[in-house]
Amino acid sequence: MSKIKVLIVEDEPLIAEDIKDILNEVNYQVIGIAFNKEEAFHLLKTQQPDIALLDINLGGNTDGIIIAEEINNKYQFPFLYLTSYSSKIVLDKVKHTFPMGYIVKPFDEADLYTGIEIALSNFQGRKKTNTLSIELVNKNLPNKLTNKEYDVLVEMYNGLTNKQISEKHFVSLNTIKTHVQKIYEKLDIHTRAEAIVKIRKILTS
Amino acid sequence: MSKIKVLIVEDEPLIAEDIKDILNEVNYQVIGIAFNKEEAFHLLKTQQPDIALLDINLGGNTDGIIIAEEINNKYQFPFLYLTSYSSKIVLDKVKHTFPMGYIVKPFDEADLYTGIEIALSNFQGRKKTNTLSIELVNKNLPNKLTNKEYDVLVEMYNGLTNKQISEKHFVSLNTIKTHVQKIYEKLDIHTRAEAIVKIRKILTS
DNA sequence: TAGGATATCACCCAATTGGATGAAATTTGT
DNA sequence: ACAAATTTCATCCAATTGGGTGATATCCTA
Repeated sequence: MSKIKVLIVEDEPLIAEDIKDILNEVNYQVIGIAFNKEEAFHLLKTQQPDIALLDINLGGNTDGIIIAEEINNKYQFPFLYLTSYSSKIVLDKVKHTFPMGYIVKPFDEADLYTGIEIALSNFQGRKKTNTLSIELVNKNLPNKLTNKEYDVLVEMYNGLTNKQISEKHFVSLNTIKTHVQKIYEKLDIHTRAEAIVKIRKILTS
Repeated sequence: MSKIKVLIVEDEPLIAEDIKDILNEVNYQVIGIAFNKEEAFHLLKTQQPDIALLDINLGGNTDGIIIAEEINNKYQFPFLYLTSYSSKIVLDKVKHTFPMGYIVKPFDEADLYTGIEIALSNFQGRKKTNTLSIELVNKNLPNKLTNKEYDVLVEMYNGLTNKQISEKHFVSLNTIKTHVQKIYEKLDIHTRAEAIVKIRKILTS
């Protein structure tokens, strides 16, 4: 397995370098240090970090929170906050960004290591929200669906009637019915409710 | 809001009491201290903790992990590990239990507080998988479902046909059809596929 | 205990779905 | 370029669902 790629966001160069040295010594690869928001955004776009360490200071600097929101919205990987304070006020501000942890300065190698490992492990562990795809569906079937059949199945999963599907896809109702029959055959079911349930079970398995 | 109920599992009475004092001073209510596995299991059964602090020591004592597994299997609430060491070996042993955090001794009030708050917040945040209940469904409806209507809806959600539902509930097919009609009226839909989709959206909202 | 809501059941009809068979057109892979 | 697979469409029939109306029994509550 390749090294875990870490992004550090920290405006104090000394601390940032210190963290980098600690992490590079063990199993991690620091893919960049951002001293401000802009650099962080750039590194997010160009690199693919596995985890981020975000500095947050009291006072004006709430960049860490903004970066956290960006990660949650666009990238979805875990991150930890680094901070010197751990007051209720700060905590309430950052809770809604769902950090995987909180490391209070001063910290040592062990704090960093455990924080990162727990964060990564938890993030993997909870990532069982699969997205619907033909690969995922077919992985669970002895007879694979074709592309069109999968398309029709998705529409069924979203509650459309055969007529609605036929109109949306500009084909005849008979065509959709044929696809539906093949789907039932391959899924080994007899109603569209069963089809929806079966897909739900595959998604949450 | 009532106080957050904390379970402490710690074989050192002095440390346990110390933690208890710290927590009781702030927003928490320590619902019990377990000095061993058996006491922990008993408290799990009789109380309903919101979060647990689990001691793990190196050496023979892996009770914390066993308790963690019990929590994951039967109770599903977040917990944190308390430990004196944070070595790779320990970490690998506990990672699969998905703790919401890791607090390394010696710790202070702030460590405890942030650990607990982040853990609770994350646990809530990821709990997007609501459990289906009539309360949850009705909360999303202008016209509330009755109990029987809800029962029928659940069976529909699980892919049963009207006939299957009628047989399972020992009532006539006509009765089920009546309930289904009322359900459609109240959900403002026209097909059972739509019903299933609507429930799915409520569950994942 | 009277009235309202709920649960039960029946009958009717239209629309949709489910299921079988066959077949032409198109795409894909080798 | 050929064969195989896929996509398209049709027709026929049975079963189920969706929708409307009405009626009786039961339960709950004011």
